[in-house]
Amino acid sequence: MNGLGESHSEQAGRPPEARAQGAEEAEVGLAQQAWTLLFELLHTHMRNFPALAAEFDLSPVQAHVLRQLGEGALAMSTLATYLSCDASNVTGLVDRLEARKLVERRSSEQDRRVKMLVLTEAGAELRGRLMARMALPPPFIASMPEEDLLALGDIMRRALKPQ
Amino acid sequence: MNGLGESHSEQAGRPPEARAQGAEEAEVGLAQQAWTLLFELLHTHMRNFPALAAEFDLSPVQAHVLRQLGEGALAMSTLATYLSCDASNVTGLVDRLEARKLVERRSSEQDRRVKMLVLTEAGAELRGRLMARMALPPPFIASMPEEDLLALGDIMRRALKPQ
DNA sequence: TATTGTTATACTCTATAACTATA
DNA sequence: TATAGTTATAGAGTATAACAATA
Repeated sequence: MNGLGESHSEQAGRPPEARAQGAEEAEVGLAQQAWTLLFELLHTHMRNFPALAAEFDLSPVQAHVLRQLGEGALAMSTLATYLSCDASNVTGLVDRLEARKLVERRSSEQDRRVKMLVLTEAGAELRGRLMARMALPPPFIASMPEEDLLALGDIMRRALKPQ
Repeated sequence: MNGLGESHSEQAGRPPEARAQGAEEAEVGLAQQAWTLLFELLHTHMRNFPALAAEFDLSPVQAHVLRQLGEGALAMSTLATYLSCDASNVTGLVDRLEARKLVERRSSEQDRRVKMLVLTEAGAELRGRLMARMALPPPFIASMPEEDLLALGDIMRRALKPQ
């Protein structure tokens, strides 16, 4: 869990034009500090995501697809946007999930070029277990004092609010 | 930015044995709430990481390797542990980075089976730019009020403290 | 003409298993 | 015998380019 102090020193070592000037300097410093700390924790935690997905015999991306599909039917092109990947990629991804009877392709009736993706019953059941598993807080959260949890929740809700 | 409310309802819908009882209930609820919010923000943000790495002609994993290597020389087996992947994987990963003159393999003198990895000058330079780029806070952080940034920083530092 | 999804191709990441060279 | 790294192989994720069906 080092690398944090170092990140700060690298930040300080960057050329002046990369740093804020005058009145905004304190704000930028705080934002970078908070972000660097959060980024470190996140990366450390995200290392475990492939193993978490593997508990359900899913790849990380497949887990992500199931998660998105819970919101309702999605066009393949929409899924490509959500995954930030090329449409050709989604074809193979869905092929494998469909072969496992977790999702289904359904031709849209409005536009017959479009194929809508829906979870099968088995897919919805698997997704439910996956979501419950992902909701389990990791140790660094679980061991936080109540006041920190409350403050963190409030801050995150405010961050989501204005959109 | 939905899926959060839904996660909460799924949480509430889980069987009783998956929830804490009595005195601990409030704590677990807070932890799950905070974690679900954080997880959502993280996943949303992490979607951008491949594009960030691509700004430097790196794959996400290559960016991760450069980040780790900044701490000093690492044995290949240690890197495999950090990356949570098989050693055979690291061979190809390092092959490609070495072909680009970003890292070097050096045989350890203590144990001639071991190969230590070090950044080349070009690798260290690229890493510096990468780290500076990663330190730039995303909008949801950059637009936080100062008091939230201070509180978030304090909470994260406390979370890192005890290790 | 433009768009949705597929196919063909190529490269990276990943794991398992068998191998080598050291220890 | 055990460990560090490599090689061979296979499968999944990724992108680009060319294509078919539809709008």
